[in-house]
Amino acid sequence: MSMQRCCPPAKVVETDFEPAAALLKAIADPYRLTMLATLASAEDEVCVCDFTDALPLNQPTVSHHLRILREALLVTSDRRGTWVYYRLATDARARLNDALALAFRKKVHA
Amino acid sequence: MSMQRCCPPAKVVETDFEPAAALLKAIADPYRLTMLATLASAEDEVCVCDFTDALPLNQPTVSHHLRILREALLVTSDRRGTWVYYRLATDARARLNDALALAFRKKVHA
DNA sequence: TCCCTGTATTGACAAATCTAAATGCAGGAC
DNA sequence: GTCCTGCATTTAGATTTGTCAATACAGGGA
Repeated sequence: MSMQRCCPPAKVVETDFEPAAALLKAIADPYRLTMLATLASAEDEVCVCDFTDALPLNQPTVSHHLRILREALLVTSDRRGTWVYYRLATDARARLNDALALAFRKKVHA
Repeated sequence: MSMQRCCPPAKVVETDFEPAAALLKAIADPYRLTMLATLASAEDEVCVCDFTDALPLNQPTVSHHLRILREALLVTSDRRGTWVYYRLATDARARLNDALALAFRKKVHA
């Protein structure tokens, strides 16, 4: 007798997870999480110089990580004179929560 | 007159974000998010063959992504006969929430 | 104007990641 | 035992990512 199927075929979800994955990738780095955590903890803007002082990274590398967060719209930047200050985007936390929720939501139409 | 500092120096947090970053990196991929979402939506185990059937990936690539989720302890696998079934780890969602919370918690001792 | 400081960008390189072809392995059918 | 099927692993190649040196840019001080 021939082999039966493994099981009733499960429905693989067809949601487009590209945006959620891109957002999560933007924070999936220890230094970028440190930056986000610093901005969240400060509850205020933080000068780039604080990151270059505190992190074991060269200035261009700090700038690179900040750019990734900026392009993901998780932070905003503001130059005032010589210095540039970064601030957490107001919806940063919500957007990340939504990305997780999108992956973990239960089956839709019951 | 010489230039003053930019601002009162902000305190860069010193938490070790390596584990959180590793966990987030494990899900920061559209196909792996699809797999997680399928497991969460199914609320039951899902056969590997369902993924190889539904995703535009070759079987070794599906196996590769499942391994990353397995090694992050986000899913568990169970072979029964010829087939292997994957299931969402019971604490998967909680661990990811914790990783986000670690980054976004407010300043600790006031 | 010229210089100096802070930040961003460019370019190059190493390491990590994604994908697939080839192969290996486990388990059922025969 | 021999096949055959489903999944894992190995290997290799292409792309992406993290890092730094060098350079460019912006803005204030003299």
